[in-house]
Amino acid sequence: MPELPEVSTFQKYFDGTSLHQRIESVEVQDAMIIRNVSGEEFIDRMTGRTFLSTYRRGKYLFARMDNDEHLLLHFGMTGDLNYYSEPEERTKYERFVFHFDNGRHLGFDCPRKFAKIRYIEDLAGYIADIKLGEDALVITDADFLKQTEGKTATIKGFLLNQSHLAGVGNLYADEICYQTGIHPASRVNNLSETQKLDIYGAMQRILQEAINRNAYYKDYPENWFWEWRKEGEPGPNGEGIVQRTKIAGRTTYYIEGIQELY
DNA sequence: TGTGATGTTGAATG
DNA sequence: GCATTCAACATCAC
Repeated sequence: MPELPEVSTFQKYFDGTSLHQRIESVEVQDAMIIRNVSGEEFIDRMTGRTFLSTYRRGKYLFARMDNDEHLLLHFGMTGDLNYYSEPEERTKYERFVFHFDNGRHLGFDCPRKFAKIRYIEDLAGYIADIKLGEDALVITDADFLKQTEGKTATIKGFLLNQSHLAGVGNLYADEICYQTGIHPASRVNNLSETQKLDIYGAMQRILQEAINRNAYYKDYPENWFWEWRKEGEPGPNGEGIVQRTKIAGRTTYYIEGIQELY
């Protein structure tokens, strides 16, 4: 699930459920996804804390605590949040859970364990360390253009690189290319400034529209990727043929005859 | 039952 | 040093 719009939805969920409650205890079922401290240390440091606010940058969600340190939640491919009251509401792949002093629980569910949880003492330092780019919805058109300078990668690879700009994942990258009529394997250095600005505009519009629908695909316009990514079939409005290939190491769909290669 | 999966990383290569 | 590519990561669902 989690690209920028999905993580934005997780943020709303977290804000709406888990702030301003003291963590009475922490249970770790599987410490593998906790990356920089042991399960025991995680329990130790989180117990007694209260979440005060959140900050999202790309697909990274940081929860600020009452000691001004942060918990990083990165959802990987299959991370999910589950706030509940009754034990039977636990999800099958809950990896750890915060038990709040109001009797509620916030579970972190992740079947495939690609999620990354970190205890962060220095937020700015961490973001600098991993060279996390500006959020895709926050970056200005001028900075977006600046990021493209000197790049020879495919446009899809560029959009997926989280240090150029943060938040675009595989599905939305395909959608951005589709809606701008540009072949995802086009080289960044072959695109005109107008085309780059087109991509920038489509990116922000698509991400924002997705957020407005809470990243719930069934509410997306019917010509969006969740409908059109079907290999060998005609594209939306019966135009072109949907192709499936691999670009920048990721499965990629595009529509032959609609998206031009530069 | 083998294959692929909405993400990131580090090693290898140019 | 920089940009890019790609296999590896752990596991489940189809």
